[in-house]
Amino acid sequence: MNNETDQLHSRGFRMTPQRLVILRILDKAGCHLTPIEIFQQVQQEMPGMTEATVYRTLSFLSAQGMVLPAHIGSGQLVYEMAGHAHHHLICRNCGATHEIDHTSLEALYEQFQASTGYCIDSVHVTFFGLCPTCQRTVSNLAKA
Amino acid sequence: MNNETDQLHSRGFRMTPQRLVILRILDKAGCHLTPIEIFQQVQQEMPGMTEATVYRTLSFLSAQGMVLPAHIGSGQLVYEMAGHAHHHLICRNCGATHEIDHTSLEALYEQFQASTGYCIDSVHVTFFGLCPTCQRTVSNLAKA
DNA sequence: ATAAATGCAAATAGTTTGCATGCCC
DNA sequence: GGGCATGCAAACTATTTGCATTTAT
Repeated sequence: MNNETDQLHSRGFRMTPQRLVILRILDKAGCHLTPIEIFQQVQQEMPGMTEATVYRTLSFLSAQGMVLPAHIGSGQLVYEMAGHAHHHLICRNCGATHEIDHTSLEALYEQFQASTGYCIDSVHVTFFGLCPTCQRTVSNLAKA
Repeated sequence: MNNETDQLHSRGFRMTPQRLVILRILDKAGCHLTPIEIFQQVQQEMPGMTEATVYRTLSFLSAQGMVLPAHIGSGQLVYEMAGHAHHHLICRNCGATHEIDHTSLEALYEQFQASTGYCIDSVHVTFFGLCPTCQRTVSNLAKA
């Protein structure tokens, strides 16, 4: 059952309390978090851990395919648990996020692959827009 | 013909040599550039200009709709001339970029809008993959 | 035991800001 | 001439790195 631990061992790496804490935080959150947000939560469960370790651990876990990095347009990279392929639709006014299942993009991927010769392996695509609530709120800004 | 200048004047802003230089660089490049890349090219044409001005100008021109910011997954924002809506397909091995016309995404946008209620206004979406060349180069890495 | 991982601190990179000066209109 | 814009320098944020120490196996 301790799947992540075994995976690491079989590749010659170690499981550490720090890695476990970060994995657990991401798993509990169920959504994407920035390194800073993760660091803040880490401080409650393991006050000694440093920011450097958070960055190193995230990049390590991401190289191992256990967490996925995503660019959501905030300028910062965010991370979330690997496992279910999905994309994000983000309200650029209030920041609300909406998950988009990967299947809706598969047809498009095939079309692009056929026309460009690329082999597309995007694990994450981000779309921006206005959520239903903000469409009303900012409708007065849409005059210009 | 001096369209950008007139647009700025009509909104109460000024055209300056710095803004012109940056617009010209982006126009000549015909592709997306990072603020740093722009700063480097700026130094040849106008050695006195500072990085702060480059950042301020890019964010100003972007607010005016004259250039478009895009997140291409490098962690840095890149900018390109506004005018023709397109997206990017980027090789995550060699960094080669391929433009994708906006029309291929329109059907998808409508589908998302219908199912989520969002009003999607993404000006830029980035897909990642391997270009035809790199598919051969890194095929030995794809064992894991 | 030994190689990997962490903590600490400093360095780096990218970006933003305050304020005085300069320059477009 | 009035106010927008720039230059300069410093501050700030996010991230990375070197090295000694600790720790998982």
